[in-house]
Amino acid sequence: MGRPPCCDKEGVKKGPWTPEEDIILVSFIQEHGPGNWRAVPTKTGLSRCSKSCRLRWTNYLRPGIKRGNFTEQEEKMIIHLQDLLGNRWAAIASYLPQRTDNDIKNYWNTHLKKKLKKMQTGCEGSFEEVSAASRPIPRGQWERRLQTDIQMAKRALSEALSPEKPYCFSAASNSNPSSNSSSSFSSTKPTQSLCYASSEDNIARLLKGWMQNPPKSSRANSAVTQTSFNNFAGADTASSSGAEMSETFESLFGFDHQSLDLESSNSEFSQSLSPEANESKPDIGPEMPFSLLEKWLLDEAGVQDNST
DNA sequence: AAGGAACGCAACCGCCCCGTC
DNA sequence: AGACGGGGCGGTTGCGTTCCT
Repeated sequence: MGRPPCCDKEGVKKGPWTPEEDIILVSFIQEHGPGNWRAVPTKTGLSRCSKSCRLRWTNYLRPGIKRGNFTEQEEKMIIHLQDLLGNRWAAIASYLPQRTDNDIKNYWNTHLKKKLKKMQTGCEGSFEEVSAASRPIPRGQWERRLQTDIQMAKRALSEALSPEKPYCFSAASNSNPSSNSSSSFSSTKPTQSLCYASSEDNIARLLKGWMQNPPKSSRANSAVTQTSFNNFAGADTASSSGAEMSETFESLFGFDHQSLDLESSNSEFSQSLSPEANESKPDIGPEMPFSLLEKWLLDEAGVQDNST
């Protein structure tokens, strides 16, 4: 069959991560940046497989992650996007930069699926998504958009990684429309992962939080650790572009940005909502409401269908 | 208060894609 | 051109927590 699993070696630890492991992983990534996951276990001494390290980072330790309490707006977006994209959680997550694909997937499976089912059977819901869920999907359209999106992201990435560029450039992405595409946002590429609080500060906070909450179980302490990380991540990044981001967010969706508890510097979000604004669509600006954006997409799908 | 059921979520597994040699 | 390895992704599982009886 295929290759043997990467984690079937003896001595590879599985199960919940301990705060100590989190600290080791984070401090390593602080120092070297994410990537080259294969080398992480050997260089850090962690008894974890590379995949586990990557997953832990992307789903849990990465700064800017918002956890729990999905807002109604987020719910709607997920439903919309799931309708349009199917179970492409990474792609969906790229439009909700504060959420991980795993989080969205879990939320879909545990909440939204039931909710929609209930609404469809009971016809009691007020969500227009119920009808949207039964709408034909202009999938080919999205496929092409995603392809373009990905290519743009790759181009931007290669530009950004060129030797003369500074190491940390996610802040620059705010003003650089060419680096905005975020189909691969949930990945651990340097575009979104290298700008966070200083190592000392992060680790200090992490340790502090941990010391204040001595381990009862590894799981419980992971939650403590997570909170610490989210705190520092938010504190360090929100100030830079949070206001700008939330304005865009608000204008895009009519959200009350406060309810979204913006934490990160993910201006890619607003940009990613109009992934091709700078490509082929002249009038799709960052101010465009989602309903209009969707309408445009659907309309254009219809146009293309007609033209083929 | 105790036991069981249901729920939620972190983490694992396995497949696939892509880059490199 | 094909083999190989690393990384990404979606599906699934296992376990801790919460709710219900």
